[in-house]
Amino acid sequence: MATGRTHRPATRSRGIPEATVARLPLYLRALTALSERSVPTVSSEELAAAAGVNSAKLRKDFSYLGSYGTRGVGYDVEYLVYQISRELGLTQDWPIVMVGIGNLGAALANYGGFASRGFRVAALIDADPAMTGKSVAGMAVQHADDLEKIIDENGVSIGVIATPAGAAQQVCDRLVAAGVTSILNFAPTVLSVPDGVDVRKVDLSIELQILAFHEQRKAGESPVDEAEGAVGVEGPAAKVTKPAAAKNNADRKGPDGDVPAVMPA
Amino acid sequence: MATGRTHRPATRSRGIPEATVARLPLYLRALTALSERSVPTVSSEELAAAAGVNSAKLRKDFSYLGSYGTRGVGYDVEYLVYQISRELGLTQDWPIVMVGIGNLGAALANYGGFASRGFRVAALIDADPAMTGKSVAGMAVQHADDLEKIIDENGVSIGVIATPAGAAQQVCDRLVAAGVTSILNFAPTVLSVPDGVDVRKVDLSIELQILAFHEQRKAGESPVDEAEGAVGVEGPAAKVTKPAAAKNNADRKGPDGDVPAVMPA
DNA sequence: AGGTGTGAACCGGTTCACAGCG
DNA sequence: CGCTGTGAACCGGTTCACACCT
Repeated sequence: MATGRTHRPATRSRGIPEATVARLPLYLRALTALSERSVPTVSSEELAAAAGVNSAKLRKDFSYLGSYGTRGVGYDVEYLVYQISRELGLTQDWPIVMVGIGNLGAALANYGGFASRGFRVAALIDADPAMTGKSVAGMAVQHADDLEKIIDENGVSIGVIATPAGAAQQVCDRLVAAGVTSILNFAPTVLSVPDGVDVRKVDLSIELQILAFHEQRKAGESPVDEAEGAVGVEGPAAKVTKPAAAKNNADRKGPDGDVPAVMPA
Repeated sequence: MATGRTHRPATRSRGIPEATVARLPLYLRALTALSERSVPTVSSEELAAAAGVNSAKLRKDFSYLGSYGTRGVGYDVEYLVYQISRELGLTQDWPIVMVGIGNLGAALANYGGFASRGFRVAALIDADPAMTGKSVAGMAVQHADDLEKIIDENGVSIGVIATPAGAAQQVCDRLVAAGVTSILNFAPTVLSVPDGVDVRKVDLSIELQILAFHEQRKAGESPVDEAEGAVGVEGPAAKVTKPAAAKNNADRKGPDGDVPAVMPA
């Protein structure tokens, strides 16, 4: 998901599909809400609705964990909360370090979402000496020089990178060398890590770009026969000339009709 | 990805697979970097390495866009940058609104990643009167009462939600009613939207939980036969009793041996 | 020779539909 | 009878391997 050798390929840990793992937190959240409202049991249908998936998928997902439901009744909320928490490893608590305490880093540090569910921010780290000692989210920011020591002393195995893109790989290397084996990367870069280290990335602008793609398609859906033109692509005039090579024939096509407004040169 | 009917199901816009769309921004970023270094052409192998995917996948992805490469040579960097930008709809610029200017919202507003690539923050909106008028990232925060007007006047079709979970659905409904058809949701809730509206979510704590899952497995890989025990699951003692129903037999199993330390009652 | 473009095999994941149990 | 649990069909996406072009 981020680098050459990143997400466990064959190692598909004891049979639970990756896609299922990714949904467990969703179920857990929905179940926690039910638990707080003291709802004793839920059907796959109800829980699925709350989690935003369909019930068949949910039942299949749970079937990988075991047979935790009661036929004709549904699932015991408390019991499931515990089973999923355990499966996700949230019955223990995970000390994490955050590197890069800028706007985003500070916001993340202030975000309560961690602490609530098994995660504990063990340290905030920044390379800027001016930041050292400053208090963010009630913790003193520590200097990057001490990164290795901090990780070692706190037994940290999960790191969050919220540095500028340019510093990310370097920080990542140090984290890994110090023993971190899971990284959540907010910097807009592809991180390269050795086998056995997991990286997940969260990228703002990528998400927006994906939305823009679909948005663009929506705009050009009814107007002309089938997308193209009508939209707002307007006149990009001469922006890029052409593949350099490729003779002068009105050669290859994009899956639509032909290369659109471009190639005026 | 977020609600009952969210991500275009059959509508798979003019043939480009969703998985490919999700990677285009990655390629674009890598290409932009090459472009800045004035590299004229790249092979699929090189570009794939820079984007963190394998070359077969990259070539297949590009083949959906058209035949933009030159056999025996590679791809023209500038040309590809333009083609991908156009495909993603980044040749036009997208006004977006951000709702919820707390820690996270402010951090996002300050994040440069938008502006650079076709996105323009048209307005920052918050429900707290105390925030109204305050300057964040060089813009005055506007009050939520004006949400509809702002969206309408700016022709906004993409909204970012960074409110607390409790307010998210309500804000979402208003955005949709006002004409927004793409939403990037940072609040930890499942948003319910009508058909035709896209929602993508970014959830910090879900990502961490997924990492924790894998991390847990790593720990219990060599010790005991196969995971379980050894890890740090330690003694959750009597935390949850049992499925309520289910007789007294040491009934069903989890895919491992048996239900672990739980069910002591 | 070198690297793209792509049919075909493969694989993980989703959906279907129903057997099985409470 | 109701709802879970799951085999089997199905489908999107990835990987392979090679034909084809420059």
